[in-house]
Amino acid sequence: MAFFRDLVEVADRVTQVASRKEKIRLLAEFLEKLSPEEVPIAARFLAGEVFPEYDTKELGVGYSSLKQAYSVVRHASILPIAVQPLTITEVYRTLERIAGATGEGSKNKKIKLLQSLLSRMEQREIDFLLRVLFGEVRIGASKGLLLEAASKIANVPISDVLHAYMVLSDVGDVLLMAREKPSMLGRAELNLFHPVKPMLADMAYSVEELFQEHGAPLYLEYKYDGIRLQIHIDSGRVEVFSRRLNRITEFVPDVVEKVLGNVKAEKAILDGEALAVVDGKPVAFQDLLKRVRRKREREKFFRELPFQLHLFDVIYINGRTLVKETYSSRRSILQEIVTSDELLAKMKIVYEKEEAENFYKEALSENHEGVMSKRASSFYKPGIRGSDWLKLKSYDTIDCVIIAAEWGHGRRSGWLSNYHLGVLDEESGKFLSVGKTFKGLSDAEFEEMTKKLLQLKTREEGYTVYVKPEIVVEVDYSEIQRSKRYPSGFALRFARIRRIRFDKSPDEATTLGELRRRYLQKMQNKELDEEEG
DNA sequence: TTCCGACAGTGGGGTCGCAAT
DNA sequence: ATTGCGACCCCACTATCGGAA
Repeated sequence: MAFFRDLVEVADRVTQVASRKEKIRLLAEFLEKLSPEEVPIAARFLAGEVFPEYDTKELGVGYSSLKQAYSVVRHASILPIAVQPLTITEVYRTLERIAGATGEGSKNKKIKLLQSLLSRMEQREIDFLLRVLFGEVRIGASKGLLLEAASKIANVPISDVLHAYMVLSDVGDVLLMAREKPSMLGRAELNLFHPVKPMLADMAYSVEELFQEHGAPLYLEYKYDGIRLQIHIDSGRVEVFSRRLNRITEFVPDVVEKVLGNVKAEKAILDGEALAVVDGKPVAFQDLLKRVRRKREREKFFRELPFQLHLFDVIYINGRTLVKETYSSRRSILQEIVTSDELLAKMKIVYEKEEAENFYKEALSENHEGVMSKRASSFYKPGIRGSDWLKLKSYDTIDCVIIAAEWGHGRRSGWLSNYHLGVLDEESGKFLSVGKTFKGLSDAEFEEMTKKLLQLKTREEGYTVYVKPEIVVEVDYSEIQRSKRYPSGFALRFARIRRIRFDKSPDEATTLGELRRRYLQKMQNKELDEEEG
């Protein structure tokens, strides 16, 4: 039986050391000593999780509830003198009770339970638990290093551990298997209706890069701006899972119907993307979101925003796991079992740069995000982001003025790290915010930017420092969205700073009118009429 | 010896459901 | 009826360590 404070102790030590090997050693050493019941719980806590990733349990406790619970405990200045330290299991059981509270009065009940937990803890334990509940333990180790620790404990290659992670989809369960049945790690079989972590893609910035990385011919696919779906089929039963492994079958009846009608396979696990299409055109992502997880007026939204399905991979078929088959052979199998081409992601094998450019342009002209390039000889690597899959997306650039900045956290503390981006509203002569970004600057640039911004400071409220609008930054973004949050009426999606333009003055920045013009241009004729009307 | 792949950390906007107000 | 919170869709980018080249 281990105490929660032992876990905190090891987390602190892991934080202290910079070496990853040493972090792994410390984690393995600790997890080896725990009881089988404690192992998965401790492993998840260290990864900033409470429940398994495939689990539907929700804590329903976030920043606000934590703050509320913590403020009461902090002011309660009664130090527990002879209180028995909490065990790891006791902490977990209370968190389960917090997750279990629903309905009227549940919020207060959750906070009460949280208070009871915190009141039995030392400051160090409180700090750690809060970080677990935020999902940001910040010990310089997370799932990746925990899986390395599993490999060390079980004394098997990391590839066996990754195989088990694919099957189990949870670090806690993997660590338990490493402890109890290490020889099973490399041999476990995929289970239908237990979701697998989807394979992810790295960014690419040009067609040349795709050729350089993957070589000719390229296997290109359209990249759709929708939601990732993993579809499990077994004898007419279909279940659908999201990228984060949530079961969302009841939200996608149209997808289920398409699969039942067009996939010839007794058992299969398919990978694809769904997007909402109206009048033959994909709707903006923010509109597609309206029907994801919707309950109210469900039928209406499902009808008005019908999903189109584009399958691009198959990782299991009729008892055979295909992750160790090449992408090109998986794609062939997929094409054999899917009877309608409409259900496939559009794909083309190209040999020349120009063909690739044309395919990319074609995808963009149909209002899709861009293209994916997939290495033909590559295996399916669940949960791994690597260069086997590359995404090439389009983006635009504008010049914004920094109108405020927020103090950073963690390794960014002491720096102004998050910048409010403004564009000039010609009518009022004021700079209006179109969103924030914390991406694109190097440490040295944060340092310099912080100094410059503090010189321009007009006032400070909480974490936010307001400044005279003088510094211009070139900002890349992937889409202009309608916004209720910002008075400008627009927000940039995926905004990041390309470079700082100390050479430019604020009056050279992009105007709101220009932004509006770009937004309307992207909206095709039909939507444009609605906006004007 | 240098290079580069995988990880961890830092945070973005929008949307819904739900409990509290 | 409205508001605020929490969960979950979509993520991009830089620094770092340690094995690959």
